[in-house]
Amino acid sequence: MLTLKLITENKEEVIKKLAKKCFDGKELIEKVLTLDTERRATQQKLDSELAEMNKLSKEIGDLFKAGKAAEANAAKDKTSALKEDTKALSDKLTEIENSITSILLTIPNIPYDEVPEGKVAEDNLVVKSSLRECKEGDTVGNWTTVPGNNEAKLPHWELAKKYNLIDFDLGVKISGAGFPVYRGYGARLQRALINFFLDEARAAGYEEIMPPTVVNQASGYGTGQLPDKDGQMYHCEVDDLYLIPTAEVPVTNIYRDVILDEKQLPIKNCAYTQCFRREAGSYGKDVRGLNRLHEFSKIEIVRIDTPEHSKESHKEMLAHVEGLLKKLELPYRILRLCGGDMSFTAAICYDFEVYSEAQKRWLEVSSVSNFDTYQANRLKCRYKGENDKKAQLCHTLNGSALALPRIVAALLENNQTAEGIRIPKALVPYMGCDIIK
RNA sequence: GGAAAGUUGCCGGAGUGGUCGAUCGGGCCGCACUCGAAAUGCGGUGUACGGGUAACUGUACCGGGGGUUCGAAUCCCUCACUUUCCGCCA
Repeated sequence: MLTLKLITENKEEVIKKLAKKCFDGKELIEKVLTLDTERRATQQKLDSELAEMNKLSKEIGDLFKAGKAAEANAAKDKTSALKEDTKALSDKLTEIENSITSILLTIPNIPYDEVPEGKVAEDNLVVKSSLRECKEGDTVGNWTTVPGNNEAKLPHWELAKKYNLIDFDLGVKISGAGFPVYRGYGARLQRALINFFLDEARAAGYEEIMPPTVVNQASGYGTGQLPDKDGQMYHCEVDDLYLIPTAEVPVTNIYRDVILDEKQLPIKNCAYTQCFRREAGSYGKDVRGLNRLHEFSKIEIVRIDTPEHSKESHKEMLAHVEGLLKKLELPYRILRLCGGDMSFTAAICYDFEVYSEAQKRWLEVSSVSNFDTYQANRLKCRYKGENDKKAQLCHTLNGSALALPRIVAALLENNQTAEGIRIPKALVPYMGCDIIK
């Protein structure tokens, strides 16, 4: 959530920037500021009454000790009114603070200046592509370049069947739709990709983390999945635990309520986990095959950084993800998301898309975001420099590097040949073969 | 699943109603001693919110919430978590 300080000191600017995210924050911001004024006044009154109370209590104690019981009892009478008053004030203060927090939770992060104007996916800027140089004004809406291959191609769900790599029906039998069973080379390809992505991340300096796949409520709130996306997570009610939708949740929560030393930053973590998404309300061809699953594998990279360095970190993460796609020899494009298409919590976000030749469409395979202090504020993830008196909020960043299913879809579809599925060079050592027949 | 014990500052660990934001030890920082280091000695060492240009200062925080009391880390209730033993299991 945004900090009160930011809103108080830059009211007009915040409202203006929120508009870029297609969010009309004027009313809410005004409300927060009014509440904040009230909060200060209430606290001042409460603090001074509590101070008075403390003073009286001390005096009473001294009187009792001095054996002046009568005087002490007289002084006691004075406290009862004060006590009632402080109770009321303290309740009021809590109520005001809760109101402020609950409003702040409904206000999205403000986008960086580089974030393009726009409302929908078509407005996203294409900033880079493996297919051709990008020029100013390239957007998803006017982008027509695709790999020039006119051969008829099979979609991945048919290839998966043909080469006996993935059994969707078996998944339905065991668990339900959206839980595919990978087998043979299909299973091995999963393991190959996981290892490849982890090795690449390690080589880039990320510490590998193997976190729990199930988290408690506090962690869900920490990264913002709760309360808003409650219905999107699998919830084990008996134990009140949630299956993670992404490794971002357990990994970022490592740094919840932590004050880091500036020397530790940037923290670079990577993690492979299974990810679980209920995907409530998704139907149609978009969910066919591997396009949208309830359970899938993903390698996530997470960084905690200083405000000064976070943009540099973001660039490095983008370069890392691009490097992966290059090594996998997949046709890709990189989008800078417009204000309206960005997630609630991001300050800036780049999406990576890979072209699926059989489906004739671009598949989102990674999203790399800088959350500025928005997530850190909720997490209470702070750092202190050598000469800092006060801890200040970190910046948090994360990105998929990468999610497997759509990569697999693209690999199968784009690399199909008469002889079989060609395996890109980088994966051959992990697969133990250069073609799936 | 059964039983017991616990949760205090960066860590260990005291504290069982007032002078406790908290003894002491360790760590860390500063200073002194030293050619330098070690050892030693002295001093310092939390967070949040409020007031103040600042120095500084008020309030809150001893797992969470509630209660008793003029006054709670300390007493009571409640919830959560952790550890140990037994059982079960990999």
